[in-house]
Amino acid sequence: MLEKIISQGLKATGRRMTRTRKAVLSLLERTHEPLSASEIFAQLQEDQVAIDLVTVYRTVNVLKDLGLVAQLDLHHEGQSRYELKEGRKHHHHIRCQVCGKIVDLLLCPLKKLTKLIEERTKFVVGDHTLEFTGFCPQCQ
Amino acid sequence: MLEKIISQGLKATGRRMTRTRKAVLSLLERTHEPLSASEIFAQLQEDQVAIDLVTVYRTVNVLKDLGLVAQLDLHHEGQSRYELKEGRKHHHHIRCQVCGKIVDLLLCPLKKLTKLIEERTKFVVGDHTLEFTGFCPQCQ
DNA sequence: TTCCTTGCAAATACTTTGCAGACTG
DNA sequence: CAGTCTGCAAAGTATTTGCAAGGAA
Repeated sequence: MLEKIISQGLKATGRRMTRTRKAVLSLLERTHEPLSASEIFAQLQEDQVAIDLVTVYRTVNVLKDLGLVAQLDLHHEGQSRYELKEGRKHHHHIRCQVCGKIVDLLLCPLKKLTKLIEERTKFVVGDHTLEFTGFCPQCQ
Repeated sequence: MLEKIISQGLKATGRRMTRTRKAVLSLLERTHEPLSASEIFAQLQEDQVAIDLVTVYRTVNVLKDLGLVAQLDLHHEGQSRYELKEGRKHHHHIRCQVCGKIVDLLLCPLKKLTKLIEERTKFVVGDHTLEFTGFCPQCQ
């Protein structure tokens, strides 16, 4: 179902649905935290899926180009994470600085801030990053 | 003056005020945009200050440890930037995705969000990243 | 059969570490 | 003079690129 939607997006841009793309998609679909490229790679290894780290990077970038995956820069993490956007509302995250657990924050102050920023700076506001760190209930 | 304040912070942690630390501080003090390590390095080269890129990294990290410099991850930039905190209110930034110009945003929705996040997630909220991109007046 | 996609090797970008000599206090 | 700091070399981590072989439509 998700695979069908995405297959159409791929076809529309002259791309193909492949074994490795299916594997990455399926993993993102069943995972409830945003994953880094190396985590995707490691998990697929564990699932006995033959794939190269380079292919993981290329795949998430294709999915990002199609607008189906969001690339996240969590607070001072030094690597990107990826999650499916399909069917989900725009949101942000908080990551536990002890155990690394990431929880979705179903909120975004952007609408209220955009007008203010545009008035004050005369910029046209585009995209934004908003990510928190803290201590999760188990690590406090 | 700033140098004196920081000199005390250094001494208090068994550190020393050196030629290179003075140079980095002085550059951060007179620059009005947050700088990356390689920008600090390049500017000091231009100013005829002999310094190694490694020393720049070590210096900004020392200043960060002392709480005198903030390390910023701008939206999808892939490198860190540094700016003096001394005497400045906490704030965020917007960067022009065409020319790279960075403008301060003297606002932060954190106070309003913290309570909400803590109630909903049971996390204790620590630090956060909030950075915008957009088009500056000249690049629209 | 076309030409997109993959794996492997290598390159690139950013940042950190090891060590011996230089400098601060 | 003791101990910190620096430069240089090298290593580490995240990500991208080139190219020939493999695979989807």
